[in-house]
Amino acid sequence: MPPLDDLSFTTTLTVRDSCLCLHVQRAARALARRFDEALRPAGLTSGQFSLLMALNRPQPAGIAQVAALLAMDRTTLTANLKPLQRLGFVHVLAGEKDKRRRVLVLTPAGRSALAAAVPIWRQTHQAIEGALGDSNPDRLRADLMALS
Amino acid sequence: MPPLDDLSFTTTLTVRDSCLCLHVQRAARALARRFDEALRPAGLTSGQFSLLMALNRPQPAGIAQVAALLAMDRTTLTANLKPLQRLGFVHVLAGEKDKRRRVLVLTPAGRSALAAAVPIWRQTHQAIEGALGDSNPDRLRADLMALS
DNA sequence: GACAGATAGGTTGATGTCAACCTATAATTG
DNA sequence: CAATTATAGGTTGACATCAACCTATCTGTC
Repeated sequence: MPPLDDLSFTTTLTVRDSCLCLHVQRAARALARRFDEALRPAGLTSGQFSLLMALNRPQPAGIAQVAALLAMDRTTLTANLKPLQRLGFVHVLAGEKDKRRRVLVLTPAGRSALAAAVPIWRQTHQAIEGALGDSNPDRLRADLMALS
Repeated sequence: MPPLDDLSFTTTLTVRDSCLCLHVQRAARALARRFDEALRPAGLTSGQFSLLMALNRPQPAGIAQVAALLAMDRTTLTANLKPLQRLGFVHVLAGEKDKRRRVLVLTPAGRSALAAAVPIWRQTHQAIEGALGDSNPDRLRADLMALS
């Protein structure tokens, strides 16, 4: 390990090679680009696909629950819902008992868009898991889960 | 595996549980938030820290090289440089031989900001690696590298 | 040297991301 | 029941992300 308070080039190389934040951001950008491109014929981005999937549940959820599921800020979710509302894929309803709540409901159109995207997701995801070679994807998922 | 063209709740759970894109985005958001908070006293975000690190090199690089190192779109890098230029941490110079090139130079102020942030990075990163438990961080880094 | 293709980068517009601050409603406590 | 605190969510401003489209420069070929 290089000295603590110096900014030698060696330090820089250590940080670049070992920083999990950097490695995860890099992978996140690359995967998002790849899924965005694959999903373009379905009219969804990778983030919208994940969000619609999070909304497809027996009991519709509120903002906070979905944000927690996606490890996303509350206000980010609000912003991400806007284009999906405009497309008619999601309805945001007022809570019945608790009027502070917003209930997020996947519309039939949203469900259709999601169903059309699933085969693309399968194909793309299979190719990506293949790129991992002999490495165990379940272990990778567990590690990523531990980081979030 | 559930049927291919249905959108059952089972399918949704399969996608949510296995999607590497979602898992990586979740981890990316969580790590960025954590490093952003830790680095706030140093006046840098996690992304700015990684970018300045990428610029700390013997021979200054151009836009495309740095963007490739960060697995980031060219135009995203241009945008990310703006606040760092305003802070006086980076100078963007025209190339000498090739006038199309932009040479990205870390200023002494940028180098100082980076040096001040390194101890915070060390501490935060150590805590995060600790959260991985018995899992091998090198293997995780290798997997993430394979995805990008 | 003129022209064609290739290369380096910028600009714009839409969306994604979050902190700081705000409002409205619910739950609690006196 | 009134006051307080806690909870659910929105708004704003700054920055991050990329595709589509653009200009400027270089490099090769004739």
